[in-house]
Amino acid sequence: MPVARRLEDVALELFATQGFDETTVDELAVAGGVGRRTFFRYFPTKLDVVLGELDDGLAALAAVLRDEPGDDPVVAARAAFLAVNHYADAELPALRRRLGLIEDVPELAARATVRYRDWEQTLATDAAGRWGTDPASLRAQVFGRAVVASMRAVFSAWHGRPEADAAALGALVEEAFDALARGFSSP
Amino acid sequence: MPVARRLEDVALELFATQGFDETTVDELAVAGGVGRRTFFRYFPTKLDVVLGELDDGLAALAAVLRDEPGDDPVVAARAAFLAVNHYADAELPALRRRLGLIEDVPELAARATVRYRDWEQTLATDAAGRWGTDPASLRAQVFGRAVVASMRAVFSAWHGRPEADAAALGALVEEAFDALARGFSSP
DNA sequence: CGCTAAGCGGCACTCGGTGCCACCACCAGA
DNA sequence: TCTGGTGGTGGCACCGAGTGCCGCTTAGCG
Repeated sequence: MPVARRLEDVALELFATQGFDETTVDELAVAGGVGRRTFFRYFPTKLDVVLGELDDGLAALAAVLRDEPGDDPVVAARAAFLAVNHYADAELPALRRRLGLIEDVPELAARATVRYRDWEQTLATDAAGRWGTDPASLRAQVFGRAVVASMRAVFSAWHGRPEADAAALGALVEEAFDALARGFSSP
Repeated sequence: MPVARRLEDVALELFATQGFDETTVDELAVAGGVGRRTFFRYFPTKLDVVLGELDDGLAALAAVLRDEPGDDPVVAARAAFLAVNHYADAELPALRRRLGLIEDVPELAARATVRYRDWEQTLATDAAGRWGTDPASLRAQVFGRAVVASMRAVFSAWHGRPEADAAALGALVEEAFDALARGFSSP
């Protein structure tokens, strides 16, 4: 098992049992069998042990979005999110642990939203392309940010339902995009 | 001038000239004429010097929202945001400085979004009340988060237009809420 | 076998943030 | 006037995250 992977495992384990703030980088390094200095070579900050995978998701999203046809950004974004968030059952427990940490540790939630900025801009640019408008236009920006915010709501809701499976996640994504498509003034 | 106010002033000044990360708390304390320890009595973190006022805004929002009649949450939220974000011309330069910092210092952007969580829940609860549904329902949660995300887009857009005044801010708020009300699938 | 290059990790340092405690001013009451 | 709180202050020591530097080991290669 590669060093980074092992560090990630022991870190999530320690965070789950002791808490994030109560676990020092020294402990993580010792538990992972490396020096403290080496830990920081694999992860720029302690936060990144938890958030590491988000960037891969962005790359995947951008790729799917690029190949998605049609001129309705909502349809395209929905398809992209359904494709990207297709988890195998075996991955769900780890996903739950990560989401739990991101929910309860404010510092992690904060850092996560910084990562989401790129998602927002990717979505805004895609929408602008389909609408034939400027990516910097307010409508495109509102779209990008609202979509990401909705996905946060989806993950939060999914995490709040302990028995929800991968299919339930998809259903929530559908529901969220329906709301975005129809707007909030219609009943 | 009270100590907190003075610290805030010199801090924003130093941040603007030297940069946020390049300014240490020691410098802020010296510039404000207090000890480092005293600085932390007025502001729990360095970030809070910039973000301090957000909490007042939340209280104001909640108050306006509570008194707002009608059963359309979009209408109520729009009215509330227009009321809360009514700035005098003299306040605009300070607002711009703050927004600029929040925009380009990732750590500040991150911390700001944590504050926004309360706004999101306030809006979700209000919407659920008007709809007669559960505040934890996905639709209410998506609404609350989408609204806050849209307001971030509004402030970002306003900050990006150097000549925009207070009226322009109101117009952007209107435009963003129109998008949310009508949804993103309609042209 | 010797050389080099890359990963590793110890060490010392900076900075944000906290707990503790001494100091000072101000104000009460005797 | 003296005395005894009391709240604001800030020095001091400490912790943990993160960084630069540098010496060490080890693997690969001529």
